[in-house]
Amino acid sequence: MSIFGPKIKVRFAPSPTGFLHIGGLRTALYNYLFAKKNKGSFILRIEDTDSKRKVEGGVENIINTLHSCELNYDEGPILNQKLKVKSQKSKIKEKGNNGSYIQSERLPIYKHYVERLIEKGTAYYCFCSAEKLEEEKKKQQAEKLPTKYGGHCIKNTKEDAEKRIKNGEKYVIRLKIPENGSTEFEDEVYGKISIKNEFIDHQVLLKSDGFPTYHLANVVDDHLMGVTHVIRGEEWLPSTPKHILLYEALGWPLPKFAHLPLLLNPDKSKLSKRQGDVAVEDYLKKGYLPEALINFVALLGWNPKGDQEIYTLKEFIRYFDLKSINKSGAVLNKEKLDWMNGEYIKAKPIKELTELCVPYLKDAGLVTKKTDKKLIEKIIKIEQGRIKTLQEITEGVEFFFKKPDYVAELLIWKKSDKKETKTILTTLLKFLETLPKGKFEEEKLEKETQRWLKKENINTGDALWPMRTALSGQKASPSPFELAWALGKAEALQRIKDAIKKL
RNA sequence: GCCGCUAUCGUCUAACGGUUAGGACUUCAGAUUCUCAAUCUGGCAAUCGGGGUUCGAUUCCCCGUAGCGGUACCA
Repeated sequence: MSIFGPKIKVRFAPSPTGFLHIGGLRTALYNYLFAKKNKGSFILRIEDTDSKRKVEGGVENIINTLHSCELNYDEGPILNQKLKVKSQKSKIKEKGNNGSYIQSERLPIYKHYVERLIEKGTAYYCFCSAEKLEEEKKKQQAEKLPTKYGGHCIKNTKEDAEKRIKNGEKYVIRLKIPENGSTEFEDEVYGKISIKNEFIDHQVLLKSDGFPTYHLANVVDDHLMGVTHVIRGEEWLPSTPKHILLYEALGWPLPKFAHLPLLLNPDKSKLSKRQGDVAVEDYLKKGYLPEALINFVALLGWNPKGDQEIYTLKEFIRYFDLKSINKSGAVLNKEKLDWMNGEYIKAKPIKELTELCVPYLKDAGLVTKKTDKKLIEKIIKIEQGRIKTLQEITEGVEFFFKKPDYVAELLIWKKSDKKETKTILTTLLKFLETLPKGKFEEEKLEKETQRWLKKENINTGDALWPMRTALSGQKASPSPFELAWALGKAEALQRIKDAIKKL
């Protein structure tokens, strides 16, 4: 602790029950932004206290995806690339001084604190069966009462409980909740939240399999790891009073809480896998740029004010403010993401964009190692303003690599006819043949050709439509000059010759 | 059922209690043009309802309505 108070520390604490999804990305981002803004630190903690729901490779996916999006954390599990060991666990190392950042590896710690609560009398053993609890709940619902555990096992003496445990009876440990009064806190986003204690359930802290529940593990770790601000999804808002009671029972100071509005499906329900794509990895695979994804997700539920739409991560850090986060959920607007991704693609330097696109072209079988690098770069330059995702680079570029099949009708402009087209294309070919290779660059070529058309008194449409379709074989395509430039003089002239034969 | 949260164009959002309620995406029209895309110009489109408070409510308060979240030995 310094004279400026404790260092700001936040955490992103996902459970590895699948792949990192777009909502998790935003939570991670806001945590990251808040940490950077305040010169604090950002930690990653894996909350895998439900062994049933653990997904193989989930931890790696989270780490890799965060890394792809450049949301680097200061503490947390890291992948040990050098150790090529089969088991996931041994591939993961720690970065930071708090022991493991994976909760399943911290079990003794939770056990220690839950025992302390038992000693203090703020937690108790519970032996009630699932059936009994179910029955109780039904009864409460029928009577329009809040559903919660009735606290039957509170009256068990410690000695009695220990005897039953020795006899092998299954048990859980629950938190005692005060019967009266209410629990209140000031949320950084939602403001004052107050819940009457009579509505708070006696939360299970330790499950019968010896694992802690989220509530226990979360509170213990946040405290032990020095977390000052808990920034998490709004779905946690209703259980925050339980956490506060837990902090109090353990005699620990409270962190600040900031709950984030939910990300929603188009039907306004909580974002889920069932409705469209939510895995960040899938977006990345389709060719959404990490910067675009970050930009998009940052503006869902928060806004730096003003009319700007495109921001760098640095700008986001500069402008970020927990207090200006919205309170209502946000539906993902896919069209806007596409537009934004297109903007990022347009802003990319060609060399860089080419490198990003080549894997997609290879996957589609359009290019190989032997393909001319220059040709690929030219194609990328032409397509840059047209594609919304990297994946789209594979659409409608086949003709660059393969001679098109012509149909005579395609070659004729709407205001022209077959005979005229043939004549014009033939004279155009002669003209192009006379042009030196150096003039075969899109802008120069356009200038020269336009000048020639004027001189010959030929309508641009009469000449350029056939020229373009001869080069591409497509109704819709980039301009004839771009195409000729990309294909090169020899190939371009050959295609025009082939086209003339069809007329 | 119970508890909680929320409410501005279709969507994301802006608006010290005073604005012709602004911007972006989408969409439509026009310009440009050999086609597509891009670009430029313009248009359509919103304060959930009812009460207060106030000279004046999108903004503050209450009620209603709707939506969502929670209600697990899931997180």
